[in-house]
Amino acid sequence: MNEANSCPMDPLLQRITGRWTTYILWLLANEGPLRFGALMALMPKISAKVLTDRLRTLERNGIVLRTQKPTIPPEVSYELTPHGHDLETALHSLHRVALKWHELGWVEDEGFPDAAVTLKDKVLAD
Amino acid sequence: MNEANSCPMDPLLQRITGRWTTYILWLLANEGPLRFGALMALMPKISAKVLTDRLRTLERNGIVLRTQKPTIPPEVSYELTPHGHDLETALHSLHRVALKWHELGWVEDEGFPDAAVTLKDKVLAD
DNA sequence: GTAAGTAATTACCAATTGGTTACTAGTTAC
DNA sequence: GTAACTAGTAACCAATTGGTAATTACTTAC
Repeated sequence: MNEANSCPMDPLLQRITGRWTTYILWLLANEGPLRFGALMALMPKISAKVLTDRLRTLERNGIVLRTQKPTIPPEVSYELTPHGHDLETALHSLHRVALKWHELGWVEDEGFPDAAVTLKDKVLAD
Repeated sequence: MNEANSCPMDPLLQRITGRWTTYILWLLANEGPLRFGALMALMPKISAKVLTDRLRTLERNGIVLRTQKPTIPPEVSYELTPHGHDLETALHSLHRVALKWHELGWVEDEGFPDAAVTLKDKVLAD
C-alpha cells in the first residue's frame, strides 16, 4: 500500500473524485434515483455537456446505472448501482465533515476563522 | 440541503477532491507527516509543479500544515492540521471501498467483471 | 400551425491545466 | 574544484477541459 502502483486508492480516486463527480454521487446516494433534468436543477452551475460526460464515465465504471424510457420527450434517470452503494458510508462521512466545517465558518481558499493558529507555515529554528 | 447553493458538500468537495488532491490527503492521513520528496516518491507520476500547487491550495484552506527548517538543503514537511484530521474517517472509509473493489477486479473505465448485470443501460418498454 | 418539453450531441472557441527544462542556494563529500 | 542534495520557482508550450449555441425527435397543449 506504500507504492502508488500497488495502492488501490489512486485508481478509485481518479474515477470518483473531480469537479462535480463526487457531488453527483452524493446527490444520488442521498436522494435516490434522479432524472437528468433534476440533476441539472440541483447543480445550477453545471452544463449539460459536462453532466453528460460525468454520468457516462460513472456508468462505464459500473458505479451509476442509467435507465431510459424511449418515449418522446425522453425520460432518463440515474441511480447508484449495487457497487455504487459501497460509497454511501464514505459520502455520508464526508457530509458530516462538510456540515461541521460549514458551522465553523470555513471558507474556500481562506480556511478557518482560527487560521492564525493552523494556517501559517511553521518555521523551525535552524 | 437540497439546493446546490446551500449545500455545504459542494464547496468542501471542490477543495478536497480532484486529481492527486484526495490522494495526498490520504497519504498524509495514513502515513503521518511526509517531506516533499517523500510525497514525490509515493506518487511517481506527479510533477513537482503540480504537487506544489496542490499542497499550497490545501495549506491556504487550512487543511494541511507546512513546516520548514530553513537549512540548506531545505527540509520541508507536510501534515494534516487539526481540522484536516476531520477527514480521516471518510478517507479510511474510502480506502475500505478501494480494497473491496480491487479484490472484485474493478478496472477503471471498464467497471466490474460482473458488468453484464450492472453496467448496461436499462431500457424500459414504452 | 406553432411552441414547449426532454436528454442529449455536435461544432467551435476560449480558458485552464499540466509537462518540461533550466535555475537557485549553501554545505558536505570526493 | 566539482557534484550532489532539497524544495521549490519561472518560463514556455502542448494538451485537456469547459462554455455556448444550434440541432434533433415526436407528442401534447394552445
